[in-house]
Amino acid sequence: MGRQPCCDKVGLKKGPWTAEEDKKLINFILINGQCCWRAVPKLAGLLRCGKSCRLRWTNYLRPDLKRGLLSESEEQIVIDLHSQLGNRWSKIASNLPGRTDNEIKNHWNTHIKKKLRKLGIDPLTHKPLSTIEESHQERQLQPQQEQQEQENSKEVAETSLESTINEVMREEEKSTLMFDPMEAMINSFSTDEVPLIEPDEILVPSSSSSSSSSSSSGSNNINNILEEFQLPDFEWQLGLWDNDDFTSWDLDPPRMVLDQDYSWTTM
DNA sequence: AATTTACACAACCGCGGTCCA
DNA sequence: GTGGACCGCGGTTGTGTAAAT
Repeated sequence: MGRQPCCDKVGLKKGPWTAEEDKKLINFILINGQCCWRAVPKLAGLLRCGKSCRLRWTNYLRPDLKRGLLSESEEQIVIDLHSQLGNRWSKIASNLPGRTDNEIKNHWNTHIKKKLRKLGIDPLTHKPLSTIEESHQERQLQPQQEQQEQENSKEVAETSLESTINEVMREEEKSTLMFDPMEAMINSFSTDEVPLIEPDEILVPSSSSSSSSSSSSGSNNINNILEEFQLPDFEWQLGLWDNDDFTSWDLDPPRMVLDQDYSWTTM
């Protein structure tokens, strides 16, 4: 005999999460921690499967997530790690604190792939695109100027791919890599990076969900949801979320240090 | 102003590895 | 040792929004 069945999929809600669902999930995890996802939806009063809850939490609600686009240096790290690891997004993400595998994967597919191609680099192999392909492209519709641009950028790319990661490492080293979780929390909830809404738009879900709460999950303002929980008074901590046992949360902010291999460790 | 197209990203699906009874 | 549930990962799809026509 194995374990109990995960979750019967009958009657489970799918699609974008509403603000009220987010609230329930945050509330539950705050109280109970993220022990076993199978039980979360039932106990939190959500008509979702545990898998969906886990995904929502890890990819969107987790307070240690950075928001906004990847920085240049983060992009370079992703490119370099991808050349070594391939599509192992979770491994790549583990080297970028505050970033999720899903986020990196999306960013790769929508931004970096194009960028590399534009630079004349094959995103799969990280090698310069074949001369055959190039000449084909050239014959197709490359005006002279664009050709020149491509060649110039290719040179830049070839050198940057090899050297930028080292530059980034040096830059990171320079900043001594002392990490203040409280500051990180503030930064990760920067209103610059989160769509602002007017006070009268703030969702205060009642027992019945409003029509606005059924809009895209992307439009849910996580700040407001967290605010509703008075989370600014709660000391969100990096590293906290890796701990399965939330009863053992240490409210003393840990000092985080970035290792040479870009992994965060507590002091 | 209305419609179409392109883009960005959240969420889902299915698979493989691990764990547990 | 075995079968089945759980978890995490990577690929893919769906949806909302912005830009173009």
